[in-house]
Amino acid sequence: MNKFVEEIKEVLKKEVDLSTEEIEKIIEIPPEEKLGDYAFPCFLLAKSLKKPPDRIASDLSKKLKPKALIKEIYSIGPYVNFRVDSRKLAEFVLKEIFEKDKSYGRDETGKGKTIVIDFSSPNIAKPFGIGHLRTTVLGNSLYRIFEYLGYGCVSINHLGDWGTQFGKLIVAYKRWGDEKKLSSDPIITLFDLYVKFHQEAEKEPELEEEARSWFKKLEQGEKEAEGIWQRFKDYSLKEFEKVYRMLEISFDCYTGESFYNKYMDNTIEEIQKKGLAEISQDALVVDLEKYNLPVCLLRKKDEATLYATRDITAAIYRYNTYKFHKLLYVVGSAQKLHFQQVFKVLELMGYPWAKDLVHVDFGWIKFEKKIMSTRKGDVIFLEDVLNKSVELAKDIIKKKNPDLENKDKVAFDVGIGAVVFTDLSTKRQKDINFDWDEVLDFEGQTGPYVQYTHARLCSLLRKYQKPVKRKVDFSLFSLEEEHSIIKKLEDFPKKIKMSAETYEPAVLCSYLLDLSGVFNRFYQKQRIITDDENATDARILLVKSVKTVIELGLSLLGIKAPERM
RNA sequence: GCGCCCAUAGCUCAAUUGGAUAGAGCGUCUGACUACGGAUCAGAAGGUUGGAGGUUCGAGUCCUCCUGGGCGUACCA
Repeated sequence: MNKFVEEIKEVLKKEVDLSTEEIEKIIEIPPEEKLGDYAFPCFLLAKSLKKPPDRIASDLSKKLKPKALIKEIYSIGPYVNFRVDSRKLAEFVLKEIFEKDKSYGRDETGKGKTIVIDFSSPNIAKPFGIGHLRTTVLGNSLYRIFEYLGYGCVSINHLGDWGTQFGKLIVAYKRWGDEKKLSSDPIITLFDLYVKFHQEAEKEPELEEEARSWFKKLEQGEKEAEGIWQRFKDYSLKEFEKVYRMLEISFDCYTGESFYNKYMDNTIEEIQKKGLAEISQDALVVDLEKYNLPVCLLRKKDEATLYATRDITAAIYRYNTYKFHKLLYVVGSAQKLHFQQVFKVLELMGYPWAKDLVHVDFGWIKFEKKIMSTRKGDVIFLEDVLNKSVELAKDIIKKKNPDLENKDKVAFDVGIGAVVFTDLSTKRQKDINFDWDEVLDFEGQTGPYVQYTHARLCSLLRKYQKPVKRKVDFSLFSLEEEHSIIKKLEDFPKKIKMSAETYEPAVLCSYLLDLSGVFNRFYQKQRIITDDENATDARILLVKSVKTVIELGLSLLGIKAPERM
């Protein structure tokens, strides 16, 4: 761990009847900087010492002696607080960042382990809507974070290219389809057909039955059905690629649901052999009542399989292929129960790795307080959102920085970054209200704010005109603002780990906002480049470090850090 | 009906996983560029953390109940 905490542990150990592990566990960082750098709460000792905690704290603080790295020890209420030697802290942190540079905070904890991440997974023949943003950017960010921690990562785009919806589409296409329209504007045409199907099916319920039978044909490999399906799929993929290119996201594989068709019979057979399956109401199911879960349907009465069957099959396939350490499903919380069932069935099948399956769930994106329903046709295209944001970025650049070179590229990075950052900055489980004003806000706690800070740092480094020196006079870091920045920089590796443990890139978002905030405050108050060469060298080293960390942090979120904007 | 999730300032969100006086941004009001980028910064106002109990040294965080919203609950995904 960090040597400052080490020293505090050492000092405390002599006076306190606790193991070093216990001490380490309760050492914390005070909520406010003015209280100190680290703190040791004395509540735990109150019982064994039979003294009130604030008394223990004050006694203890008198007995403890400052050492090499710790400068001050004092008590405030029930806490013993420690203040570190800020010169030493600066030296320690800044040297580390300078040496590790673009791999500061990188870790080998995941070495030799594979994490498979199933995310994005749009449905073929449907538009790529704003609703798909979360899974896409969350999955991508988690991929980058775990990779940074040394894991081998595999991204799978589990395309929704199978299921009864294709029966519906085929029915709609055969009834109302227009070949010319389809080839000229495939996604909109397919989308209209899909919406129309649901409208008509309300009046004419037989359509549903017809759709089921078409899907069954598809599943049996009937030629006409398969041909139509393949065309829909080709059109859709082309369309999705446009969005992925904008976000600069790529996948290691695009094995969608249909990929697993050939393995389905095996899965069902295996489940039956293991005595888990039974016939109920003409369908083949696994009874999970014992576990307080509804039955898991494997095969419908018309013999067609269901998504649970496919997910079970896919998990087995993935384990056999990747021997993953963990398999993450970045899928909305509406499917929570579904995954509980799937995981349970795999566990009952005797797969010990069933415990390594994680449903990384997240809330809805709502629009005007309502949940958007693709079936009803209300959808906001992700591509439109991204384009609009890029346009706005371009307008702002024209106004604020008219001489900037390659405006288009920068506007692109800022516009996209704004959308991605906004989405990632809310913790997964909460619903997000999609609001144009909010997405297109480039001030305050936003992606562009962080990017702007980065551009400013780059600007300083350009002005400096010299290579950054690593050996500076660290005793020049005496200001509170500098100390705040350095402490934030020290935090970065911990934050990466925390975002990985909780599958929560939002941790990094708020970290980057904090870091940008402390730097901007410093910048506003203090001059960086002055005639005092030593002071300038020192501050520039700090600037370089902040720049490195912001750039790194943004890249873990899948966001670009332009040098000018 | 049952199960899961959510509820924090007018709005959008934090809160080091049970710790110190619940913090930011937006919006409102007031200020800051003849030196490094004003997409910035400083200040003011804004709170019974949905409600009621409980657990303990200590609760926004844990347990119970209630209210409001969302999702799910066997042939959609």
